[in-house]
Amino acid sequence: MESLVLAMVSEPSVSADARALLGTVLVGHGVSARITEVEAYGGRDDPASHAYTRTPRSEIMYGPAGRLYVYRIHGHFCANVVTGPREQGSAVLIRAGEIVDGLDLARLRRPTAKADRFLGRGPGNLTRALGISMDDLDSDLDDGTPVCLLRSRPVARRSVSAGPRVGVRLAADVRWRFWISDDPTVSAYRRHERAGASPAKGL
DNA sequence: GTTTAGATCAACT
DNA sequence: GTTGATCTAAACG
Repeated sequence: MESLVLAMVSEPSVSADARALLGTVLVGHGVSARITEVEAYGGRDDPASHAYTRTPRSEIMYGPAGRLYVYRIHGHFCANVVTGPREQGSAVLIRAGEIVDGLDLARLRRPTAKADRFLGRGPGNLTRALGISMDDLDSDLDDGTPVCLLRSRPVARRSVSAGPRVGVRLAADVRWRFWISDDPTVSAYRRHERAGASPAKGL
């Protein structure tokens, strides 16, 4: 029966995948950023995820890992890395990064940033610095030319902090935001205005 | 029914 | 002044 399968589906490998992304380098249109802050989204079981309702748009997150999911918010874009396992719809939002290459280009794209550490601070800012837009949706991050992900040594677990996700209304208490401790490029925590006492069941 | 564009406003710099 | 897994409404199919 299908319901039986659904009940057995694995859980939070997303959080492990999210941690693993810390320290890796995301390249976008001539600018490289070392990822310093991420958020895990559990997909079909996570009310805060866009994949919570499976539609043609969220279908990409149910596909193979290593693809880019981009969505638009407040006139900005946010970049997500699709993670496994398949049929889970999980993805990791890239919230912040330290620009390690293409600094001049990044500064050009983000003229309002007062200092370099603000260039990729915040999901919308990071995508702007990397020139990522809806055109990059569904990019293959393993061999993709415009946008791709470089392998790197994982960050030591003791230098990673965890906390509630930023700005989400539903499941606001799930601590699936991970960042490199004391890194100046990590964005500030802001709880959603209407983030009520969500049950956060089973997550 | 789903997806996109535009906008609000509290928390941040 | 800047930012954003929000919100609503218009534009799809």
